Amino acid sequence: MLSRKTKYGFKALSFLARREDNEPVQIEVISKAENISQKFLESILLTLKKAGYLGAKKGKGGGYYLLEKSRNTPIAAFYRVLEGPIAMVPCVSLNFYEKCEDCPDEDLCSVHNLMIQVRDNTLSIMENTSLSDFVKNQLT
Amino acid sequence: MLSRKTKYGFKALSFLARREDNEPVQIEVISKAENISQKFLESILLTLKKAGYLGAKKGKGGGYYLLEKSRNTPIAAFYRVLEGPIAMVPCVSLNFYEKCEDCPDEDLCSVHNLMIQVRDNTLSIMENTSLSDFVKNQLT
DNA sequence: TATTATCCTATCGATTTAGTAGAGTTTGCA
DNA sequence: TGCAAACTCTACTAAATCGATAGGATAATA
Repeated sequence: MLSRKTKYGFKALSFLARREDNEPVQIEVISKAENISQKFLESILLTLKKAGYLGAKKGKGGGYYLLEKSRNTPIAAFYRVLEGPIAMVPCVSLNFYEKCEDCPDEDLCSVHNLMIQVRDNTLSIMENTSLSDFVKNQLT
Repeated sequence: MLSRKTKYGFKALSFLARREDNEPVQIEVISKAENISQKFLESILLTLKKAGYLGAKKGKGGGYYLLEKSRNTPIAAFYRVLEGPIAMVPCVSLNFYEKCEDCPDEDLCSVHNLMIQVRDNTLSIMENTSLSDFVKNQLT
């Protein structure tokens, strides 16, 4: 299941993408518009900024804004920053690979092979959807 | 990410499916073969039994065995018993639906619509894979 | 310099996860 | 009948994670 962190992050990104101008928006505005706890959202936006997807401006008239490149960044990238691996088991993760200590042979493991299929399908969606798709389809 | 409970459950089911005879197998045998903590596996197998997928026999020569129908039961069913909803958010779950309290309109929600796609793709895999497929492909 | 708004660290309660302990119950067999 | 084998059930626990809150530090603006 998706954590609230990721869900809120997606909604905040979607909110910022819907504004054509990339003017800074205060955390408070986003949190009220999307019904998100302000302090929690604060830490989420900071994470996205540190990851290089958002810009921020301090002081009056400040806030967070979408960096231009983020409009066409696949959702998969945001997901990895907020939630972690897209794969359901570390042994099929492309970006966070880890061997299972209990499994002698990955190629013969039923779970491994099933989860590769799931990963590939999920990836194909998340790599081919961007914030601009959300805007295009009027999604909030 | 998949919990160990689900992963272990899948491996135990796969183990039982590989035996053509549906003779009872002791927990200890499965736990050693698959490198799973015996007591933990105990509770997992009990869950699967209560859900109607495994049979059990007490006393000498007892153990757990696969019910015949379970061979062709889709993995999705086992997943729901062990892990819960397949959907990544409750508002797109078919079997565990819940409305998001923060979301005014599901049809316009970017997260909702994205997760419907993910769910449908994951479902198509999990509904079309069974234990007999594992056996067929020699997967442990 | 006062105000505004992000940045950062620390903490917290509740829940979940991955087990462990141990007694109870049923079955097979001598 | 009685013992041993093996599942059944309840309860407990340590550790991690989640969702959130508190409060001060820092930077930008007027």
